[in-house]
Amino acid sequence: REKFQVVAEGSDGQEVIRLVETHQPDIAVIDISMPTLNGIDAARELARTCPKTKVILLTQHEEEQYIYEALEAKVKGYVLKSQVASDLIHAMQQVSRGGIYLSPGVSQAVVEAYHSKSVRPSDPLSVRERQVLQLIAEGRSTKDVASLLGISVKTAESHRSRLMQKLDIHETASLVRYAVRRGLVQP
Amino acid sequence: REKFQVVAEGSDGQEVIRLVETHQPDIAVIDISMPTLNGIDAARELARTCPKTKVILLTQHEEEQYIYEALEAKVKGYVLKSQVASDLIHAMQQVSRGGIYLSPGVSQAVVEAYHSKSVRPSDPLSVRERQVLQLIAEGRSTKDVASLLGISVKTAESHRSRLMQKLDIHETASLVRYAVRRGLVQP
DNA sequence: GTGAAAATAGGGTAGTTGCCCGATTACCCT
DNA sequence: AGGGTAATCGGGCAACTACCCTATTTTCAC
Repeated sequence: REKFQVVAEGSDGQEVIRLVETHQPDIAVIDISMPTLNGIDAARELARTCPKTKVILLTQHEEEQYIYEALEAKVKGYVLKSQVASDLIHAMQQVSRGGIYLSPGVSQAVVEAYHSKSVRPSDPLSVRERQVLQLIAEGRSTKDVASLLGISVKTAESHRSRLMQKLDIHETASLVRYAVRRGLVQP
Repeated sequence: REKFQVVAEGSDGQEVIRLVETHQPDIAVIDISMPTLNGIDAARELARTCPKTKVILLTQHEEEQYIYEALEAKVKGYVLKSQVASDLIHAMQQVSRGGIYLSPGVSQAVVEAYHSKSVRPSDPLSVRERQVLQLIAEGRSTKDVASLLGISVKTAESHRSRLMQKLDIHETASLVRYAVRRGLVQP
């Protein structure tokens, strides 16, 4: 639907800046992790010297911590590498039309970063609930959990219910993935 | 130097296959980690139904274990996401000229894979079973899986049973962790 | 020492999982 | 042409999950 022409490629931050200043492209797709100069600092520099060029940053998994800094550096797009196949083209199209593009999930971090006077407690679970969650993620049945913790099956069930409610998760599979993300269990 | 036109984008495996079959593009850039059907199995399918389309796979860090499987699936390009900013365009250019492109570092794995033909570290699951496994790990119920794949609940159940038997895994939780380890789903 | 949150326990139920048995159709390989 | 594997579909069943409700005791902060 939209054609993009590749005018140059570089593999480190200083080279990228030089290339952008030479070619004055509409869009520069830049990796946050680069030798000699990271993507955010490169973007900050380019915002000064080449304001016409719109910068899209590529970032590793959960480097959403940098999003605030990136936006201050006038970055127009912020794409997680995990989403690069599906999102990069979207980002380029949207940015070339003057918009701003953030990978899904990043917007969340933006909002939080905006009014981040109080740090998120990240995990609203009680100790017991986290313990139950871990055992579930390890593959134990509720009955197993109960006997392992020395409580009744109904109590274990209560903990399970409540933690699922708190996390807004409604199947075991998603619960397990959550536990893996939290580092409660090894995948 | 070379212009590429984007004709379609999709965000899950089944959609990608549908789109490629519809648009018959020269190149399809596919993420190995996708919902509903992983990139390698999608590539294998496309090699059968759309041999004209050249597939470039995008992969996470060290999933080089899959390179052998990918090459068997007639994949023409294999790009690490850590190199995506600098390598993807190279890969597309090279592949469009009939070549094969592998991110630096992957070639190593190729040679090793070649010299150890008998090594089959991958799981013993069929494509269909792997697909069912992925959907389960994504949190779908067997009923959901059935309707997503357009098969009966009993068939989905059969696949689930057989793959659990093959893997010697007996609860959903362990199944999910296995799928995460295999890179079939993001934690 | 009062109140909120957590931990405990139970009743009930619809739906799902895990597994047993069986079967037909299709395709690849030799 | 036959044999192995994959994919499809079915009946039945014990166990488990997910969620509804209530209720008592413990713990801890203010």
